[in-house]
Amino acid sequence: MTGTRWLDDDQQRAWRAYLRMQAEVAARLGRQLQADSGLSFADYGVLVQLAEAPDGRLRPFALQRDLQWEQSRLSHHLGRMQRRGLVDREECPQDARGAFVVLTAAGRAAIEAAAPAHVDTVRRLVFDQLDPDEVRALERIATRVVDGLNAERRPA
Amino acid sequence: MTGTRWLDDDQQRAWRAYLRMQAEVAARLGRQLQADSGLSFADYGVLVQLAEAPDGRLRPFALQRDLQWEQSRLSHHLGRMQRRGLVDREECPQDARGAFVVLTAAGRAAIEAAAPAHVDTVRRLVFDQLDPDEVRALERIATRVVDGLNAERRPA
DNA sequence: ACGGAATGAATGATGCGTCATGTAGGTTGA
DNA sequence: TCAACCTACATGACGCATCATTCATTCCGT
Repeated sequence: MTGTRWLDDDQQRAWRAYLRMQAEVAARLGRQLQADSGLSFADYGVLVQLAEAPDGRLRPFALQRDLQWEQSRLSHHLGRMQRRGLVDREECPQDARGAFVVLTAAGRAAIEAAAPAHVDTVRRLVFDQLDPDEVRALERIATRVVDGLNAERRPA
Repeated sequence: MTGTRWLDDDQQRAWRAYLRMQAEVAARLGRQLQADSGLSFADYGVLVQLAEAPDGRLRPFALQRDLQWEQSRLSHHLGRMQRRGLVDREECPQDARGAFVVLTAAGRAAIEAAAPAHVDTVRRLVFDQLDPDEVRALERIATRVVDGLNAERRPA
C-alpha cells in the first residue's frame, strides 16, 4: 500500500459535523434528563425497555440484546438502579443461573414523569430542525451504517 | 396543554436508528483505537488539535473551545495524558493564570501512528456505506442540528 | 452418565465525565 | 486605588463504562 487513504473534503466536513452533533445532542439530552428527572440517559433506556415489557419484567440477557450493551455494563448499571429503588431483581425459576429485572413502582413513576420533557427535548433539538426529507434521510443513513456493522460482525 | 406531543412514526424510527448508529459507531471506534494504539477517542481528539496547532502548543481554553468540552473534563483529561507522557504543561508568561499544553514527541508519534488505522475504520464503518448524496445529507442534517443548538444557547 | 464447552450473570480495578468548588491572577469602574 | 467581578485552570467526589476474571448452571457429545 502506497499510503493512507484519507477522507475527501465532503466526508471530512460531514464527519466533523456529525461528531459535533453527536456530542452536543448527547450532552444536552443527558443534562436535561438529569436536571428534570434525576435520570441518566442510560437509566432512561433501561426503564423504557422494562416499561414496554409485559409485567415490567425482563431477563437481563434480553435487556442486553435490546440495548446492545456490554453484559458487565448492564450488570453494574442494574446494581446502581436497584440501589436507587428503580428496579428490583428476582430469581428465575426456569433457569437457576438467570434472573429477572423488574420495574418497581418508583421506576415506573420515574419513567412516566421523565418521558414528556425528554421527548420534547428530542423534538426541539433534532426534529424541529429537520424537514421530512431529512428525517427520512437520517433514518436511511443510520440504518445503512448499522447494517454495515452487523454485516462485519457476522461475515456471510 | 392537552398532552404530550410524541414523535410521529418516521421520527420514531429515525431516532431509534440514530441512537443505535451513534452508540455502535462510537463503541467500535473507541475499541479500534484502544486496541491498535492504546488511545481513547478523547485522546485522539486532543492530539489532533495539538498536532494541527503551531509548535504543537495550545492554551487549554483554546483547546476547550475547539473540542467543546467542559473545562473540568479537559483539565482532568490533560492530567491523565500528561501522566502518560503524551502532553506536557508549561507556564504562560503572558498570563500567569494560564498555561500551555504542548505535544510531546511521544504524543506526536502516537497520533501519527494511530491516524491511518483510525481513518480507515471511519471510512469502513461509515462512508463505505453511504453514497455521495447521503454524505452531503449527513453533513446538512448535522449542521442544521448544531446550528439549532447554538441558536438556543445564545438567543437573538 | 459424565466431562467439557457454552451460557447467564456478578465483581474488582481502573480510566472517563460531571458537578461543585477552590484559587490565583487579571480587569474594571467608582 | 481598591473592591467587585471575571477569567483560566485545578481538584475531590461520585456515578458511569470497560476489561478481565470468576462462578454457577445448563447443554451436549460420547
